[in-house]
Amino acid sequence: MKDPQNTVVFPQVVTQGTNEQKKQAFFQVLASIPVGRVTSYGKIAELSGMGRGARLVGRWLGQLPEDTRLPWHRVLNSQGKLSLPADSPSGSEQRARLLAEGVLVRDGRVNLRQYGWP
DNA sequence: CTTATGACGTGGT
DNA sequence: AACCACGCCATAA
Repeated sequence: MKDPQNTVVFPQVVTQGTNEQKKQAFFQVLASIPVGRVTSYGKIAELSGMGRGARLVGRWLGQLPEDTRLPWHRVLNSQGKLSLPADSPSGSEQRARLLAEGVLVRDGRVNLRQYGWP
């Protein structure tokens, strides 16, 4: 996959297939997280046919270009905590973006009961 | 082919 | 709740 910049035509969610297809599915799922909602690495992995590949989701998110339009900031860990260091540039960016779209972030975490997706 | 590496998850202390 | 030890799995070396 070469274009994570929202120009890709997202296919249907796959539950099995080549790694390329899984990666495409990953982009599709990521792109479909609604504004003001959040999900976890594990959930994305599951929905993308990667089973327990939560760490892969994190790895791929980290490889997104800096100017990507995909909502990487809506991905948290299974506890609802932000995984990026709070003091890092990306960490504060994530927090700022979430707050900007109405997601309450308190002590580096979010209430999944309230903002979790799906 | 074998190891190491993660924006992780889970179960046990 | 916080920590830890393992398990996971595509990728890179």
